[in-house]
Amino acid sequence: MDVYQPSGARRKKRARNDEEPALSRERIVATALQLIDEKGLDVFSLRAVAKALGVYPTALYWHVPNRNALVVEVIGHVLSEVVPPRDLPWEPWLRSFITSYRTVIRRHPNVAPLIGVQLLSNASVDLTMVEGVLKKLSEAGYSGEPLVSAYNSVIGTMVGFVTQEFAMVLDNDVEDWMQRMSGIVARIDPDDHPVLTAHKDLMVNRSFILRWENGATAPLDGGFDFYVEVLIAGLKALAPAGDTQAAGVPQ
Amino acid sequence: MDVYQPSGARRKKRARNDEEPALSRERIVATALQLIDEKGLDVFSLRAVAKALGVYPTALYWHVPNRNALVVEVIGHVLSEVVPPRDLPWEPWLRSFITSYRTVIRRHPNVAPLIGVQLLSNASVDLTMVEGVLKKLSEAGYSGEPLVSAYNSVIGTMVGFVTQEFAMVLDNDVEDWMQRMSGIVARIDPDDHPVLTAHKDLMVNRSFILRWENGATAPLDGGFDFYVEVLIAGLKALAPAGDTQAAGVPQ
DNA sequence: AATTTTATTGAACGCTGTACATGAAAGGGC
DNA sequence: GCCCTTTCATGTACAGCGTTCAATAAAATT
Repeated sequence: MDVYQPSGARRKKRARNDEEPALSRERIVATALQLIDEKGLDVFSLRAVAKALGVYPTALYWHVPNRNALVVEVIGHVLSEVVPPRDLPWEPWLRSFITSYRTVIRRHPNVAPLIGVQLLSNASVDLTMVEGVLKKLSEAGYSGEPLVSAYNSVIGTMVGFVTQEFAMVLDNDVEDWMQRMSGIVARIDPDDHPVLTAHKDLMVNRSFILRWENGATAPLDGGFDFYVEVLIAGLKALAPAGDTQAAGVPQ
Repeated sequence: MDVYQPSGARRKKRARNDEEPALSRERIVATALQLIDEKGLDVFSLRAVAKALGVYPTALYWHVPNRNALVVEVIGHVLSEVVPPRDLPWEPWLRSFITSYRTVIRRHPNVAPLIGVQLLSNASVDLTMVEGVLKKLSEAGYSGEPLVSAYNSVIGTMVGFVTQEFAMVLDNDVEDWMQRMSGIVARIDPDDHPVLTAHKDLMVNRSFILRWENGATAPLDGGFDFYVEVLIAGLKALAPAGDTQAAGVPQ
């Protein structure tokens, strides 16, 4: 039996024009994001959003064409929180930009898998952000094909690293998993894996593959900061122009 | 009505012992992977796998505890195809390793979203692979905390970049999407976005954010190769030891 | 006052993962 | 050869999902 009674005892037919609008695209998106933030991705569904709004599931379809569109909207809303840094030389600008991206995702860690998995373009295309990265990379000495490659390296590693860091934890009891992982680490053979053995205390639950929590509860701050520096150092080393035109030039 | 008749007209009760085993964990995983490879992630379901095997859906539950476990198994199977390179100096070793990872994912692009989104540890923990990366990074001069950070930078960007590159295309008619994207690019304001304007032909559908195909049909080869070099150059630049113990060795 | 537009209710469909009962074949001990 | 246990499949069922479609009420427009 498919029966859905909206939360409230008394069912309203339509908002009176003096009340606040009962439903709207923005309210739906906001509710969806809140649900994802508070309850997690697996709880998120159109029906759950509808219930949270005290409305029949199909009512959402007037404002949003389908689930995917809602997801895209949520992604866009989150990404809009990323603020490109004020004008700075390319190195601190990039550092600030990438850090800002991660900060936003840390506020909405459960959204990370959505961003990492969809082709996140489309509605969320923020040309200003794209131009910002391109501009700073060209200040670093890049242009033409290498500029495009450098751009792809920045975006790909930035979104990619953070997506990885905040990858979903399987609902299987985390306790159990922790113990399994600890067991694996505990019985590492020092002869087969000497370097790992020497560093296992530093690595357990603090490095990719060897962890059972994600960035929401066990952030990889050190790894992230280091990645940013590696990226910048690498970009500097590979910049085509001997001297970057960058330096002191204001925008 | 919930009725599931396995494909074949005549239903078999149990495999005779001289026949090949009707079902097994391996056969299920192989079928699942094949289904994902050929039909895509959205078609993948326990029921679809069961149908492909000519078996009732619930039969799978004897061999696999649940859907998540099957996914983990599929991931592990794919990752096992990654072969760590033969012994080489750390730079070419890393280059080869990361490229090999991407090559494997290119063979199973539809699996990429699964890997990127789960905490990919657990069953798929390949300590040999971890040790390999650690060993080469320590040859590059790293140890202690910086080694862990360098390791996280390598794994995070490698898996992250590739996950991004092969992110899922939304099923919304790609044609339509292409035209929308092309439209956006076509009406870029040269005053607001000069660098983008200058490079748009190089970037459209060939760079993150500004594309409508993923790496399966439009690989970002240039961007990937460049990323690898950036990573290696950055790791070299930031290596604690003044001279890496691998230094002058040619690749 | 009549009509159209807007926004929701409400029922239904086919799909999903999964729990559970049923039962048939294979293997082992006597 | 018979019994019993283990193994592994069939078959039924359920709740939840995204989505379609018709019905309908309120508001806006004519």
